[in-house]
Amino acid sequence: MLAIGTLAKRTGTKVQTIRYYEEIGIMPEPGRTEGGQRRYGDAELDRLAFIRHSRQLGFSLDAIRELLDLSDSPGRSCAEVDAIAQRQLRDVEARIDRLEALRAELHRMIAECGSNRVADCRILQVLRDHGECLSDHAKAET
Amino acid sequence: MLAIGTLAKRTGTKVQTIRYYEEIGIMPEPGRTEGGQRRYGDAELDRLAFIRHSRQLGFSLDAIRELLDLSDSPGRSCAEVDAIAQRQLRDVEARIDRLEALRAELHRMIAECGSNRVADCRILQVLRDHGECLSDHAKAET
DNA sequence: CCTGTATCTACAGTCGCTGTAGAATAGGGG
DNA sequence: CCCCTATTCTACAGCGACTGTAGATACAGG
Ligand SMILES: [Zn+2]
Ligand SMILES: [Zn+2]
Ligand SMILES: [Zn+2]
Ligand SMILES: [Zn+2]
Repeated sequence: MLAIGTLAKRTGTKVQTIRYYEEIGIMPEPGRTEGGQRRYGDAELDRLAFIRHSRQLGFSLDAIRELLDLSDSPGRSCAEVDAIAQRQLRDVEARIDRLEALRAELHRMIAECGSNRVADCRILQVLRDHGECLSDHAKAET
Repeated sequence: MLAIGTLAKRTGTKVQTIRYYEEIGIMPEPGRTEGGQRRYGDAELDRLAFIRHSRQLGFSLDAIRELLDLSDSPGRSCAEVDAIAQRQLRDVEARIDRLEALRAELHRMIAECGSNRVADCRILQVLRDHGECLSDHAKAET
């Protein structure tokens, strides 16, 4: 049986994060010692490892919750699992596209500025006016 | 003189966002009507446009605050402006690198799954064990 | 003057944690 | 067996950058 700190170390998680996962119901309420401290077994270790690795791959906690639910039905088709992963892939690709547009604009405005005075800094001119941009980088968040 | 809703429409901002910018001190407190409603002039319109465009290019509000401060000293060298933009570029490039690693892993795990049963879904296997990954996608956030 | 839209303040909620305070517990050394 | 320190406990606030809500008030057109 593992104390929460041991579980944290083994999975590269902060202790508070584990408690947070319990609070939002993505980790189960574990057994407790007489004094009220959480004790974990191997099942919880595996589950937390799954959550952390999925987070590292960019899945939202909601998506991970679905994935965990699905993996409890081993006989089922994995079509839904695949759909979640495909959504995640499309999301990542959309972010990349957006960031590449940003990179191009940033690169260009930096290149055009020869470190003059603020009054005629190309970077500030571009920031003042999207008309100076070449791409349609606008849209959503970073 | 523009009401807040007009300013919002002209800059593609939500009304609450403008009030939020005022609250955190990145937009000035504007004049008010007798009844207490905010009224804006062209200077504020320009400032808000600068903020919004910079946000679209991924700059943090803190960075934007610095940029706005710097652009108030037209005679100064723009070296600091350039440094902020370079930081932003490096940040964007780091995000792209990370997202491309994620994209590769996601793409691979999706390709390896032929939509079988959950019990032997490659996607779930990879999520359970980072050892199945080829790249070191771990690190920071998305 | 009336009505409907816009604006006002204040506050809660989003996502995924992270940090803090103050109290209680666990476990090892003497 | 006692003590001490490290760990854990609960509860809550804060991050960044907004977004949404409720209930009250102001403005503008007809
Ligand atoms: Zn410059
Ligand atoms: Zn632009
Ligand atoms: Zn599958
Ligand atoms: Zn991995």
